[in-house]
Amino acid sequence: MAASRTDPLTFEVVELIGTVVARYHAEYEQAAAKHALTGTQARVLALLAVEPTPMRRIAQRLKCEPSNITGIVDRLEARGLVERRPDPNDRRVKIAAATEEGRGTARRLRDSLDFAREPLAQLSEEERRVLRDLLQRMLGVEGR
Amino acid sequence: MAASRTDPLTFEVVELIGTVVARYHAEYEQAAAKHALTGTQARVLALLAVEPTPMRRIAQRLKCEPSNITGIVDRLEARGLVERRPDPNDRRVKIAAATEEGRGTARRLRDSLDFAREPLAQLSEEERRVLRDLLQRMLGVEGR
DNA sequence: TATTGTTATACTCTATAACTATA
DNA sequence: TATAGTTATAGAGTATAACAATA
Repeated sequence: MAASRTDPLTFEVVELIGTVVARYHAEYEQAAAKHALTGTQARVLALLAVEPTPMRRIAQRLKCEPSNITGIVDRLEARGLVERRPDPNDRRVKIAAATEEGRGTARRLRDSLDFAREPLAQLSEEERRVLRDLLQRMLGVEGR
Repeated sequence: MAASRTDPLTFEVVELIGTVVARYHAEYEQAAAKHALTGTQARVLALLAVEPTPMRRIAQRLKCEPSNITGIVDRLEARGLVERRPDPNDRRVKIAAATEEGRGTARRLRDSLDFAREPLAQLSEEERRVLRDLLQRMLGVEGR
């Protein structure tokens, strides 16, 4: 195969992606910590800021067991960032939703994520377009 | 600034990088689990397979507190994958090193990381070269 | 005095299993 | 019976503070 791991070029690209991954995570955790949130709490809050979501659906998004979501939402709820609402159609379901304050925190969190700007600012628009297309092809994403 | 977050193109690239990060992590954890290791344990083992390393240096590489390394190395040592050696130059220092078995596990772990091949195989050599250069520029890495 | 590794402690995230209330 | 959420439990990673051995 052309892109085997022994290929030095492929190896180099994999190393670079590893660096991107490490930097992305470090920045995300750091941004979350600025708002006294863990990475997981920040992820859930960001999710709920977009759209109220049943507990089970949150677990699917995070790819973890549903039982874990209870505690995570508990901690966010204790801080007034999230609330549980009943589902009118199914009384078993609880829908977690960001409060007004939670949406504000989510917005500030997003704003403090510098990863978007700093590194990409070094590329021209044309280069960013090429990067986008390569990443899309690499990930097998349809170019809409 | 040209590459602000409100720029749709930049937003698209950031989303793609987020996808890469998520996929990379999922694959890494999965590969580690195949060898009954956690992600952190796999990371430390991979590190030590390259080079024996003092405890404190491991903490620096992982960007965590040195006290945590004790337990992680304990668990790897209990499974015979790692051993502690004295430092001849400084009797305070303990150097963690992968055992023969540990190096074997690290190698099999690396081999089971398909992330390198699968996605990049979809790009031509020329495209991989362009991707490498863009990532290097983005990360502010000198082109060797 | 300063540094290295460790211990003790507390918190969070994680999976598993059992429970409850609904469906 | 099956499903949604919860509780209980145990293991792992993390930070903080205090400690022993060594520099």
